[in-house]
Amino acid sequence: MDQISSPTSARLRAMQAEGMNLDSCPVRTVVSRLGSKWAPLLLQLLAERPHRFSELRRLVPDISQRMITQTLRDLERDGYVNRSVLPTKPPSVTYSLTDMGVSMFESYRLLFEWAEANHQAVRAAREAFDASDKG
Amino acid sequence: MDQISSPTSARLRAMQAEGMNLDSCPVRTVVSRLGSKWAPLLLQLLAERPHRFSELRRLVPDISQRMITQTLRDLERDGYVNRSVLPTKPPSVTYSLTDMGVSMFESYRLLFEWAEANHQAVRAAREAFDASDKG
DNA sequence: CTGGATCCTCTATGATACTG
DNA sequence: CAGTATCATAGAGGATCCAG
Repeated sequence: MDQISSPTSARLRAMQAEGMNLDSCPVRTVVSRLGSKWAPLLLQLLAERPHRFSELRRLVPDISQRMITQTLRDLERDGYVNRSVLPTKPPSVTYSLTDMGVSMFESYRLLFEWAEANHQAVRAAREAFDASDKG
Repeated sequence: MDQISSPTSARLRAMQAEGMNLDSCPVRTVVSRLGSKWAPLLLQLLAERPHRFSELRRLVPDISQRMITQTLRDLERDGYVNRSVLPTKPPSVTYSLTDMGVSMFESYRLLFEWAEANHQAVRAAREAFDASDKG
């Protein structure tokens, strides 16, 4: 039973019964960061192999310099990404997943695979909803 | 090989080579919606069992009326959630996961379980980062 | 090459009042 | 009970310029 059902919602109710701040919710702590606009994209690329800063910019052409820096920094801060600076001139910086990043992405990736397989069904559901009286 | 590696990043590069709009990215289509502030919480509760509107409000006390309505509506629009109105007086509305919602959550849930197991490590990483010169 | 600093815009979210 | 409508705000994200 514990193997199958997530303890999350039970803990959630317990937390709320105690009046705990939901900002300390384990799920939100992790998911809110990973669900940002660019984090999924960068994680995918880093899961494939380490990348230079400039490589990431080139592979994600519509990301702003500010957001790639900030997103990578947030991912580094949470322990998912390792940032290594090579003291060349000019300097080169390589980003890679940490062990924790790899571990996390093994779980996150399943949602990505679901999205790959089912995004058309989602789009269809949206169009159907919008075409109905509910839209 | 195809079993293990996600085709996402390969497709991503192909899309970008064609100059496609990244808003049509399969992963972003799905993930951006599910990573919102309240969607994970509501999905967890609905994955457990169907809930009335008022039940959800009670179980998530710090959500505003506006956002619970909007989040549930977004999830319904994307085909994850079913909304059934019982014509009682006053009306009662029950929300539940659709088959697609159950399917999606089976994948999403693994990230939740990872978060449950590792959120302390994430918090520790944050504190270490903030305590270092990088913070 | 890899950022930091600044200013600006837009979207997500919240607060409040009203309704079948 | 289960919303809708309106107004207000905070934070995410973008554009641009500057620097080691």
